[in-house]
Amino acid sequence: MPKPSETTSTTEEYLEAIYMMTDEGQTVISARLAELLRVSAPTVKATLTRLKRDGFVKFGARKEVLLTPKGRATAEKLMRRHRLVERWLTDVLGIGWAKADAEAHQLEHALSPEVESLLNKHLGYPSTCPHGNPIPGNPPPDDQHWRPLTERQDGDKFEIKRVAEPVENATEVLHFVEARGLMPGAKGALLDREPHEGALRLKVGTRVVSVSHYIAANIYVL
Amino acid sequence: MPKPSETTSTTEEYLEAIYMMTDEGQTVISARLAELLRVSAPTVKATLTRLKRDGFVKFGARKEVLLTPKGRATAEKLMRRHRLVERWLTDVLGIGWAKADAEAHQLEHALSPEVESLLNKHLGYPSTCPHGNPIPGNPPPDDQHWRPLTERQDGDKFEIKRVAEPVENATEVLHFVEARGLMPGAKGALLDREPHEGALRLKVGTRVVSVSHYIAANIYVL
DNA sequence: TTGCGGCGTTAGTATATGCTAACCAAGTTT
DNA sequence: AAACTTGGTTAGCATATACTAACGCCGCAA
Repeated sequence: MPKPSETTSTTEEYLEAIYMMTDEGQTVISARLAELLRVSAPTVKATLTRLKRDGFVKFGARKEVLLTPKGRATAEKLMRRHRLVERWLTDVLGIGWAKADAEAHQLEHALSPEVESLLNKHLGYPSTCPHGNPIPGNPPPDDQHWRPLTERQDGDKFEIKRVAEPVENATEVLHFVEARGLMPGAKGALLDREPHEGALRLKVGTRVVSVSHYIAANIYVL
Repeated sequence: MPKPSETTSTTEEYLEAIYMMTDEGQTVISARLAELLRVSAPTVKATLTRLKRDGFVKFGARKEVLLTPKGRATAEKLMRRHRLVERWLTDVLGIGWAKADAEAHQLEHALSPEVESLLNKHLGYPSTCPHGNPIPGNPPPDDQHWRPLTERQDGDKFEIKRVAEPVENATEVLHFVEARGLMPGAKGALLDREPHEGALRLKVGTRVVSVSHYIAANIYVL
């Protein structure tokens, strides 16, 4: 018998959020988690205290939240399940690309290791989720030298490899880019950009679209 | 926006249990629920009080638990999801027949209406779960005039149509019958039986197996 | 330097879900 | 009739997860 899981849906959401923020290079502080998870500061405090008690996180000198190895392992397991479920939702069920994220959020907490493993097999051991994020534990994508679209030069051609799910606004960002066809695999060119971190104009397929600097920073291209 | 669900995994489990017990013709009393859900009597009391407050159940004159129309509708929605998920687990993922029940129990609480609907389509609108129980809302099985195996006469031939998931001991029963090949579709014959509600001897395929009266009462045949 | 904004923390509260201990009522069995 | 079984209920408590109100700290800006 595996011992009764130490995590709940709630704590799993915290661990994922912390993992993703860390991944994006952000310093994880309670105030950010509170915004992200839409709960009050005292609630975050209480939950982080439990996570610390149970060995999932520790606190840095400036109170940053840091994942312990146990916490990181748990978070990666969850990211893995999340992304596998997303693949299933989009590829097999045909759910809208942007909606898949939200749905996967519910389902990922209910997968047993056995179901996860069989689902992975069923899907053919995919390398990434539909948004292009690698699935931990599966064969990595061939080339991970993507760079944010914002780093490309005007006139450059590109192929979209990954649309990051920014910890905040994931839903909005995903719907926005889906509506413009900016999905992994799409090819295009950077036409030009406004000064001062302004919008970028892109050609994607036959369309010319404009995306904010913020969105472009979340689109990784090769 | 659909309003935030009034049910939790916990209350959903109560509603399912009540529904299934009612279905089996049992009178639903708190003490049975407590055994079934493996919680204490005061816990059942508290949860039933909330279910009543929220309009899912009411109490009869002898304190039996009765589903209101709202409670029944919710329970049927859950049974539907449960059985669809079971079909997916067994037919698509290839999970063991008996394990599917337990896994579905986790997953059913995480399905949105949209995922449920797409999954149903993906599975081809199945009539029953792998154990033969009808899926509410889908085309019903052709013939539902199954009778419990216990009602057949010695020497009768039969085809198994359904293995009920007895509210109690579902896991044990399912593993037992799976191990003996007593799944829907299997054909066999009733050889003879011991007196006094004793075991029945069956021929199934090439095997001769013996099943208790209790188990046989949960196997429905045509 | 004074004050404000952002952050963390405490105190106090609420709800859902679990528990044990104790008690009462009704029916059954010696 | 006394005792025992079964079931329901209460009281009291614990934990996870939420909240608001209020306070303290720190750094930066006026």
